[in-house]
Amino acid sequence: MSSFDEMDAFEGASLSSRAMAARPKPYMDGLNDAQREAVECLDGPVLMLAGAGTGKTKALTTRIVHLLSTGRARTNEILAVTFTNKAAREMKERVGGMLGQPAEGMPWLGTFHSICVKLLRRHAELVGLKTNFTILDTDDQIRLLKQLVQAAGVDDKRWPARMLANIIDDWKNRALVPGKVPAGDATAYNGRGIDFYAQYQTRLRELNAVDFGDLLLHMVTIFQDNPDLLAQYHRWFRYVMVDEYQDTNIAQYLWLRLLAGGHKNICCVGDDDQSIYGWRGAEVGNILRFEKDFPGAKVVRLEQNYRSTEHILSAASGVIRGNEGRLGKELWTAAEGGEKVRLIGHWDGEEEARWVGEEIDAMQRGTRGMRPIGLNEMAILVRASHQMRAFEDRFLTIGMPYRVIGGPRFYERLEIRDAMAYFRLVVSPEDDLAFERIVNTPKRGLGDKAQQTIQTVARANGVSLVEGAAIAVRDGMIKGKGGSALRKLVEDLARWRKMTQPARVVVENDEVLDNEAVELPLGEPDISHMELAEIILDESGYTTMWQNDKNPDSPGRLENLKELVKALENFENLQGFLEHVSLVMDNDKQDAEEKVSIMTLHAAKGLEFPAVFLPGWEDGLFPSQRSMDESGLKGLEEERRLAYVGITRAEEVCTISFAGNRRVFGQWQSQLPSRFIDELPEEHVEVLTGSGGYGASAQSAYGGFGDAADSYGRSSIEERMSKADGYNSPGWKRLQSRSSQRGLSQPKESRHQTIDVTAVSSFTLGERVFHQKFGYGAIVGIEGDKLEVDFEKAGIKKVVSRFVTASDDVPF
DNA sequence: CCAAATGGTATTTTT
DNA sequence: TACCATTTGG
Repeated sequence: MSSFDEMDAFEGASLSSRAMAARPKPYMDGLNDAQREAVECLDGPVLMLAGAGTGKTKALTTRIVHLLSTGRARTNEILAVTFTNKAAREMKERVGGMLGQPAEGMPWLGTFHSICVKLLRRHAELVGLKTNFTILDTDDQIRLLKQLVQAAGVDDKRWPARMLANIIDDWKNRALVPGKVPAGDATAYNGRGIDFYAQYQTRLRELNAVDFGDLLLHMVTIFQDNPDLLAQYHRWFRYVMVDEYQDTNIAQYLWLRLLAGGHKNICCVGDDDQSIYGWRGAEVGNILRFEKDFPGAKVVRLEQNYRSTEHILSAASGVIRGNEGRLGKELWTAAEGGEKVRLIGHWDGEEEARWVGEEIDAMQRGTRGMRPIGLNEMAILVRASHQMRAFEDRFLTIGMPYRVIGGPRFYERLEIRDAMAYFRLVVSPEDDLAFERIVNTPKRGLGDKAQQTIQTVARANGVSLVEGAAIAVRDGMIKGKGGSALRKLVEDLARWRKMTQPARVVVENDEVLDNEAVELPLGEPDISHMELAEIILDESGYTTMWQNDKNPDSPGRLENLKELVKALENFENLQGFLEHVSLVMDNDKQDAEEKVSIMTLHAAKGLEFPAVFLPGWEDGLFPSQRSMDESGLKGLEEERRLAYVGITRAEEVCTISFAGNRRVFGQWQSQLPSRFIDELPEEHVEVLTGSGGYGASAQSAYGGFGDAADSYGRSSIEERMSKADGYNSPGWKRLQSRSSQRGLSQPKESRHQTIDVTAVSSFTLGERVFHQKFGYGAIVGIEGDKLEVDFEKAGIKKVVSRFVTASDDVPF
């Protein structure tokens, strides 16, 4: 059908391409007009503005298939970039599925980082690296920085290495090499930031290592400095596609612009309304500027939503409308009816968790006037991970099965990183960071002094730490138990290393030769890399160390080690494994059990659930105070996008809730409903009056700080004002009487608050104070237990009073 | 070399 | 409050 248009467009083209274009395109079936437009628009810059749930992955994958089946490009000529491995995998699978053949042949479909590794391995020498460079993760990075900082005699208590790491990451995200850091940033890290950055980069080069940021930064540098090489890639990658464009940082943006610079065949997919990673360097500006960056760009909007009910979409739209400078997009759905967004207020966080538990149970059984919804189809999305605790506690006591998504990753665990350090050292003995990590793990009696000696010897001889250790042992510089343990370690490492290669090669005449004397070793190593891994962990004493450890979590660690060895199965050798572990290992092991998911709003991006709970919608928590303090309106808008993301995760039921009281840092605080609640369009919201028919709370139904109806119906500005009056305000009185009436899960005692008030009142306006992080400043405002302080260095900040101490120091 | 005490801190997280 | 990392003291 559509092939007629195609033929038209191709008139004058070669017979073969006309015939190609005229082939039926079953893969186009089921696309809506916008999607089809995005798929068919192959040449020149295209911005696909894809709202939540509008089928962007479908459009994107179909576009790839279209490129391939029209013969516009071959698989290796398409560069398709995603942020996560999960997204890359999904696209590979879908493209493969549509083509009806293995998608093996999409070598350049991957994450920014994995693609950059591939490229950088080819051109490493252009930035002074060897092709077998190692990739450091955040942990290594910080340890390295800490060494530099301490060596420079800087107090790493006051100036933590982690802070420096963040600063450097930030520069790398902005594609700034040490020489290009703007003068305005010179004060960073007590004025030594740039200096340490330069030192760090030098050290990385010495170690033949890169961090995550370098992967992109180096490639940008290489492309900028080598136009011929870049031109080669222009010819190679004829079509460029990017997913989640709103999440790109400046380095990624430059990288893309360089790569697409020739033909301009770049298709960026994204949604400015879902940009929630500004805090880690993402620039919404990239997507907002697209049409300027790529003049003549075609903009396609995907606005038909296939995920949520109309009420949910309208509620989400209502909230996001509060943001300025959007590209503009209105989601709609063909589906009618459905539940309104449900809103409920609770007395405190515990009651909120209890209510959600009951509600989940009711919904699961279908006693809420809706279809029964399985636990797998429900999710609780929180702003900050500490909010999960209340739910976990509650679910544990009522036996509600749940799973927490996100959290620490498998390969970030201590034992996994230790094990990998051993592997790294076996694969590349010059990996000093790995050596440092495991010299004394398990304990070998090699304390600071012994390690100093090794360092000195290695430096004096200009060799790696392993070799330095070997020399130190040989010369008897390390005595006693430590010395013999170190000798064993050095010998073991050499021995294990030999095992990675065939020890002996059988030559034609049946003569057995030592491998090292032979130029071309044939055949396989004598043992598999999995066996080798086990040998390493066993013989090093690492496994034993955990077996003897009586901590309750050590059995778990041993399990993880087993899992690690099992994971090796999928790789050809240790080297290949190590590469993947640093870039690719996501472990969302899916278990079959029906469970409610608990995760952060950030982790929920890209997911969808029939029923979604959004608890903790309280000002300060969500939107997060810190975000607003640090980034002002920009921060607030990002929080609002987070709200948008949260609501649009829901397909059928979306329940928003807040609590009037919550423990914050161990102190009870009264909370005000989130300002985002007031932004929900009333006609799409149903205010629940609680009364779940559950025991004690029945009479207090929607107890809490102001009835849900109250705080919603009335402008909660009023509520805020009464809060601002302090604890003697009518609002507080009402709260108190209510709490005595309830007796259940109220804030521990109002005395706590009283104490607080006293503490707060010990500060006076104009008083000079000291803050660990921000230094000295003067109080310019007092609000509850929060102080507004004008810091000499850091400017005006809102801080919690207990982080501040009175200071009688006189400036200078 | 280990356990206990101390102190500082307090989003969001992928690669 | 609760967690972490580091330091201290035995």
